Amino acid sequence: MATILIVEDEADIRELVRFHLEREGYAVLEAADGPDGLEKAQTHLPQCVILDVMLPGMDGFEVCRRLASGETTAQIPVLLLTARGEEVDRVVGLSLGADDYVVKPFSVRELMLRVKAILRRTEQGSRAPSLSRNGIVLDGVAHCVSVDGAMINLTATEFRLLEDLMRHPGAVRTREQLLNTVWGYSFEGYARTVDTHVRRLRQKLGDKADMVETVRGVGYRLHA
Amino acid sequence: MATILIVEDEADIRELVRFHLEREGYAVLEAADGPDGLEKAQTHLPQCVILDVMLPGMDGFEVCRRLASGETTAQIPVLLLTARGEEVDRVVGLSLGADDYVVKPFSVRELMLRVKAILRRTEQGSRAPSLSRNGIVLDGVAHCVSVDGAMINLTATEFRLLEDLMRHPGAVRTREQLLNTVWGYSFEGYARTVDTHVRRLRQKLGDKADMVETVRGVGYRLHA
DNA sequence: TGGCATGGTTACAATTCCGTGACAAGCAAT
DNA sequence: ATTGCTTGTCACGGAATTGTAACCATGCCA
Repeated sequence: MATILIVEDEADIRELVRFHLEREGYAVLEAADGPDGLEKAQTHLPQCVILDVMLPGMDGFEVCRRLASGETTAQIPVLLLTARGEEVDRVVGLSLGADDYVVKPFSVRELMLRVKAILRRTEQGSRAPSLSRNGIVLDGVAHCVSVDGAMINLTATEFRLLEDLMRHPGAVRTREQLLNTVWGYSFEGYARTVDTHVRRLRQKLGDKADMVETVRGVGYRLHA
Repeated sequence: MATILIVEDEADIRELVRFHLEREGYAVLEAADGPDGLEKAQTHLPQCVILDVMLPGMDGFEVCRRLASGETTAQIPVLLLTARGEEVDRVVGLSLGADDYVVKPFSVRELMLRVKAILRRTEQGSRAPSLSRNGIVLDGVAHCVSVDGAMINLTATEFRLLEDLMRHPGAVRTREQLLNTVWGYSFEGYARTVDTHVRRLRQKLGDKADMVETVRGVGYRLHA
């Protein structure tokens, strides 16, 4: 998943934020001062930088400015952490290309939501909104599926299952893989649950049912 | 290019907005209080006014009202800046003649997009940023909603909820997304609060209630 | 042909999810 | 103080969804 760099001199805040970011599934890098943060950003190219304004060595604005002027780092979104009363600073920082800011003391929950929002914004271009294969069209935005132009009504699980298969057209997906992506890693259940859902999916696909092929002894596959 | 007047008492926010506007190539005028803003608007007739609600001297609502009633200034589009809280409700509740509003703290990127959208509209002569879909018309200027021509009376929350759905026609909005945009990032509450408001909205939509579709296990969607 | 493994089919109970009504707190106007 | 409106929360109940198990069907091997 996405990598996030947090540049903050106070170790306990770093810890706190890291804990919550990792719980959300992000990979986390830490830096305790400006130069270190800048260097880690340049070498690791994280998807987002959480940047404190008050930093030893080089302050947040300077880091921000250098990130914005660097060829490879210019696209990295920055979320600034500012103390209340540093409003002037916040402006300067924002003028330098930061995407958002949170005022300290902040709510961790809110910080997480903003990070997610930033990541959603930036990955929007790369994400294919609709998948289609041989008359089956899956629209991820509208969350609906049509077969030869006719809408069919899938449940949430069936939708995710079909989505996974269509993201890997022609490739075999083992039951294990499907359980991990469709049901999530925390699911501890019977592998043959997949079979039941494949059956329900096939039923709803009507005469396109055989697009979902069985690979005996391995798993399932969307016909290429 | 276009001239834009920003009326805002906090110097740092003025700075921030000016920086970005100028980077986009606009000419920028500044005013720090209501009377000054009104006067600069009347003498310079800018193409757009960005107007803070909380102002010394004369509040943004009053400025807005006077701009709308002035012969020469009535055509100038206004974008309101408001703090989250009761003010948003007042903006939504009142018919002020504002063209759009942005809630503080705002994303600079979003503000720029809205300014551009307003200027694009006025260039083309088309004014009302009213959203309409299958007989439901949401008028962003008057902050009112009609169903098949008949006005209905929505509360502020219901209005913002419908606004979010109509800005993404056909797209599923998860409860989390709706909470973030309609209630704000700092809202820490029960996700099913959304359900209740959807229900109230549907009630008021009358026979157009099924325009707001439930996508079971995912969220809600405006019928495309 | 039989034995085994694998997947298809069906049924069902448990669970999840959503619509609904009720309610109390907060707030504005009176 | 009272009234009315808005808003967030909760509990209940019906309906859809889901995981599991049992039972069949089929393919593969000797």
